[in-house]
Amino acid sequence: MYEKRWLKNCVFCANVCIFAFESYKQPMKRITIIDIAEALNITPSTVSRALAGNLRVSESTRRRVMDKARELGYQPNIVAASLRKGKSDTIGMMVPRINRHFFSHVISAVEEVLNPAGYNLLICQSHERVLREEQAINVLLKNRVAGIIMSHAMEMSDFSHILKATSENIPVVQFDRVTKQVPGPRIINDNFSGGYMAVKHLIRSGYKRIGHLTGSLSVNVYQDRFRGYKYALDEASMLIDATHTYQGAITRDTALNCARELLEKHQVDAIFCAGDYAAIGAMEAIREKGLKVADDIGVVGFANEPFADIISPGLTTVEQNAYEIGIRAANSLIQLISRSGYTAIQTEDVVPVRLLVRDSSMKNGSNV
Amino acid sequence: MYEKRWLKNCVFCANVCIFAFESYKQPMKRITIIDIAEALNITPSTVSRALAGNLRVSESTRRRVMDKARELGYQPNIVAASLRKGKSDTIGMMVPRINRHFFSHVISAVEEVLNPAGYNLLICQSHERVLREEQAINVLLKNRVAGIIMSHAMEMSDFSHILKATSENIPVVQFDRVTKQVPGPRIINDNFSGGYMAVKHLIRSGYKRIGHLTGSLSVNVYQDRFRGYKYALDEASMLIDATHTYQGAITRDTALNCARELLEKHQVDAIFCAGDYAAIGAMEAIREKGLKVADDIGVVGFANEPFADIISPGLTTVEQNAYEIGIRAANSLIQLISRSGYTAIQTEDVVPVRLLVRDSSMKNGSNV
DNA sequence: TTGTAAGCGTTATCAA
DNA sequence: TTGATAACGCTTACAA
Repeated sequence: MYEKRWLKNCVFCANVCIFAFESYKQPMKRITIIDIAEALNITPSTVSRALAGNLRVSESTRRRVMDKARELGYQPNIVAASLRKGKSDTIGMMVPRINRHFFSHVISAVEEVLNPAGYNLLICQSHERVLREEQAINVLLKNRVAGIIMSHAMEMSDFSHILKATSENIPVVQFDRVTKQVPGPRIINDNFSGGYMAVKHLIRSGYKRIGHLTGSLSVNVYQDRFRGYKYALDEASMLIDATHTYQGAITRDTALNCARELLEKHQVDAIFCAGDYAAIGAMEAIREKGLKVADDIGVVGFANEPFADIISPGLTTVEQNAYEIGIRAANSLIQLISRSGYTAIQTEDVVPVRLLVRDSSMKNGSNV
Repeated sequence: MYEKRWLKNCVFCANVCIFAFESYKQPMKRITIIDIAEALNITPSTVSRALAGNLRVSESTRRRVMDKARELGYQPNIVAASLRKGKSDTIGMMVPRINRHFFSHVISAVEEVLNPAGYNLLICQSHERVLREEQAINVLLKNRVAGIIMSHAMEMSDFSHILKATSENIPVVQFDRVTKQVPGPRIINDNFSGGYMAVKHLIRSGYKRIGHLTGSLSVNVYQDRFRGYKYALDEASMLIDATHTYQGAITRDTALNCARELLEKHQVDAIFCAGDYAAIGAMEAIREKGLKVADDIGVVGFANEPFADIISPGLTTVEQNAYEIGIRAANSLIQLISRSGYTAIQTEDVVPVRLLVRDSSMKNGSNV
């Protein structure tokens, strides 16, 4: 299998070693359609057509081309094809962080639709940084992606970098964190209902003064959860006190601090957190003060991170349907690409959420 | 700014709407170096050189080219450049799952090195499926990536798909789940020491019969942790009973079942789990039996997933230095690419791990 | 320092 | 049904 002369001592591991061979070997010449054509005495165009499944090619040559391609180990060069076609089959996907439960599941769902359709994903993270989001979009554009599926970094206000894409007719589908300033479909969670259900549930459980820890209200996601929160309070004729809502309290640490204040200054007896990490911070603050989660202070989170049902007491939280969002976003994008023109459809697709009731919101174990 | 005639009612939102304009507008012609050249009355080659920072171009034209490029909104076409150069600046990254704490942090670290160096990442998940790993590798090859950084799916035994890459001189850096069957550097955790430290710690804490839940022992990662486990037992002259080790018990569910057996049939008083999710399953089994974690049955995990310090009792676990692994893998790859030849260097780079002692392994709160 | 020209591997438009 | 040819946008010897 390997030529004898190469089976000598490897300079690195000092053994007779196939890697010694591998290294000396000339880099394998890459097989192109021209090689196939020459081997078969036909032209590259025919090979190309055969490989592409074009109907204008005889069944026999089609078979011969396929066989030869396999025999030579032909790998199509998508780079060349993309250049020629002016389109790649790469889809850009941009999220704030890939390691958030929600985002990673959206990505998986998107892959499930896009891979079978022949697309592959170029995944970027903005790490919640405006600058990195801009850079990442540029990377995607330079790579001439066929489309973009994205969720914005938190403090975005200028979206011109994305308009660059849409104005070049590269369709953009936004999900979760979206803005109307960018044309194209938006797939979002029913954050309003999520917030509403969460707070209504707290009220029903008997809590009277409900605080709210959330991210920046300039983000649609937090804005909507906040509206749900207010709506539930209002519906129950409860006081809506603006000082009971803390923005920028979405990480564990920031939430810890704000929860301390909420407990100290405002004597709340329940906290609705716009994220599960924040809920963890809130629980810490509660325990720090010698109070009991649930019995003394109710807590509800948002996202159903994997730890929500592991911690004790179990965290009541709002589950988002990441899978559904990913599927819809991917399908939207495929449709846009196939219609390859009007990218400005301003549809908003709202995916239902679900309240998962666990113990953290159950006063004295009461199941209301 | 927008031509008046386009500012009419949008067919979709029925409003006067800039998206109505956006949609009617012809897709912006893409600016190429030829456009810049024509505008400046020079040749494309000069433009190319100027843009590439080539020294053989006068400072003045360089400046003019740069300015004109910015003015016209030029976006280099990497696809064309890659085709011409026969190399892309895309690096393929393949992991079993992007939402594992460890992998997502490795990815971030890799990005931190690669992005500033002008590379971007094509991220794929194998979802622990052999077939998907093969497909993904093919995608990377078809995209002519400049190199691959990867961690294998669990049940891999045939690595010929990856040898396809190395034989085409595409360097492959393996990390975490690695095999000697693939040439190239390997960056791994010190899993042996991790297992050893974990079990030694359990022994010191006073536990006498220590079981082990792990993944397939054909995977280097689990094999090494297992060796550490045995070494620690042996060192303490404790019985090593093969039936106390369960393979294929690495998810929460599978671990739950195996832990039940371990407690029932084998009366262990501690469980070393090769993963934190398994540890959660073990804890469930313990509680199910009316026993107390730590006081009755000690538990140690592996990976320090984000929930490890949130749950109660806190999970003693082995922290892996994902950041360091990512950095080293990325640097290795850059080096290989620049040397663009000998990809067969068989180095193994072992990154230290750290035991994080929390309450789950503390008998009666004793701090030994 | 700049221009000329060829070529990377495809696909698409003709014409045969 | 197949072949000839040009083109996608860029880089790079080589020549000037």
